[in-house]
Amino acid sequence: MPAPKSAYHHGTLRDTLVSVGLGMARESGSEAIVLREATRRAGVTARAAYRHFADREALVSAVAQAALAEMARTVDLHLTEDIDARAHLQAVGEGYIRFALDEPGWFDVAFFAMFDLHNTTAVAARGDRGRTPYEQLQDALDHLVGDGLLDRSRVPSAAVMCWSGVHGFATLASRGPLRSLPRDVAERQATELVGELVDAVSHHPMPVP
Amino acid sequence: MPAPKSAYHHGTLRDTLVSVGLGMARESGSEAIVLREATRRAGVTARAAYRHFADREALVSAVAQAALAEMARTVDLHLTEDIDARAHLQAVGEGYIRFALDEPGWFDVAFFAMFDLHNTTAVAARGDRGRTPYEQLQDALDHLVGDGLLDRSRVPSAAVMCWSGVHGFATLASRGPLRSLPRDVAERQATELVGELVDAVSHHPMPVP
DNA sequence: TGTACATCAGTGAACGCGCGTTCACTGATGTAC
DNA sequence: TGTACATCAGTGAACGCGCGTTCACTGATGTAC
Repeated sequence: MPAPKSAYHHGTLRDTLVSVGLGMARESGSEAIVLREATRRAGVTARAAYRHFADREALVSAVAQAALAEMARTVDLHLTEDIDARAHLQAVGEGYIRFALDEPGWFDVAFFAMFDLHNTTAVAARGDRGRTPYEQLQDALDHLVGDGLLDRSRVPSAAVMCWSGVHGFATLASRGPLRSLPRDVAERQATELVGELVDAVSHHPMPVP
Repeated sequence: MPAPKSAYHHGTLRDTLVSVGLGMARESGSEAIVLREATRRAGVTARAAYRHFADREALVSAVAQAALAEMARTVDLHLTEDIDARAHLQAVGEGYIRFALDEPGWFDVAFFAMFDLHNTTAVAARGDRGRTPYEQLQDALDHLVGDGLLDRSRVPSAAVMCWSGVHGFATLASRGPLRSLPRDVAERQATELVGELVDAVSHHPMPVP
């Protein structure tokens, strides 16, 4: 971000508060986002935050969108152009989990931005390719449909199944009861779990009548 | 609980605080457990709580164990003696989810008690048959092993997979982004998801070498 | 180019909040003899 | 059965905390003419 020219007319205060908020959330999740502390770190009065955010919740939600965008970038990292449909879905699932393991605090906040799935105005929650994580999952499922490995009518329930499996593992392993699994064990489990999900979802080219 | 004989020597204050805590958590989760308010509802001074709990966290954790015991009871409800191994696992998974849908607040607190999986002293977290939900899952997997549908060596990863899928769906659907799924849709999804998990786990009688 | 003025983006001090937690204390109970 | 006394389970008042949020205000900026 560009250096603020002066104390007054900071110019980028909104963005500064969001990235300071990301820093606070990174260590210990959404609860660590403290409005007063954020303004302190931005070198600004507490009152100034209210020029840009209605209240603390609005700040948290902006940080959540930024964290979700980080997640989308992590997922993008492992997507290549010429990937087959099953590997595509596998990569999305593993990316989701990898992000949760690498950035437990961000994963925690990002969850707050997942509540409005269909809010198309949430530009801030998108990765560099303009997709939210949920849309990245949809894309992978569409890819399966395109390749005849999944019936269109089964997409919604496939989405729920994949998201559930991956989100559950991410939750348990990032800051939950499984948080002290060694990293390599966690990754092996993740690969296996996602593989089973891909199988479960793509082994039914035709819906059961 | 028996009526307190007098203000002094309440007699059952610890239990009263836990069940008052369950009441507070029921509506909106663990954050709703407020020590002062709990003592107020118990008709007792705030200070009195410290006779029974080291601090607020200790109270929350006692409530969490009680909520986990409620969960175990819900799961027990759908277990019968002469059930086959796959139906057994299916019932445990569905019970877990049903509890989360029926009691989102309790499901939220109960999560705090899941952190010490191997704490055998946590008697308060057990259902009427003396099993915690995690042990109920283990029992179902052991049943599969006993019937030759799952290799013993795969039990740990099967446990992680089942728990992840079921916990993820429970999280998303109880208070998460999928919380407004109509109940019947949620239940159909749950049945399908658990079914896929049972398949994924029990289709491998022999481990891949 | 210079000035007037509306608008924008900050200031700085203060408040209420209800919480969790600590203090030294006292009333009720159970046991020993 | 009665009394002495240790122990247990409460009392009641107070504190500090740091937060989020509100007040009326002021310095900086950009635009019209």
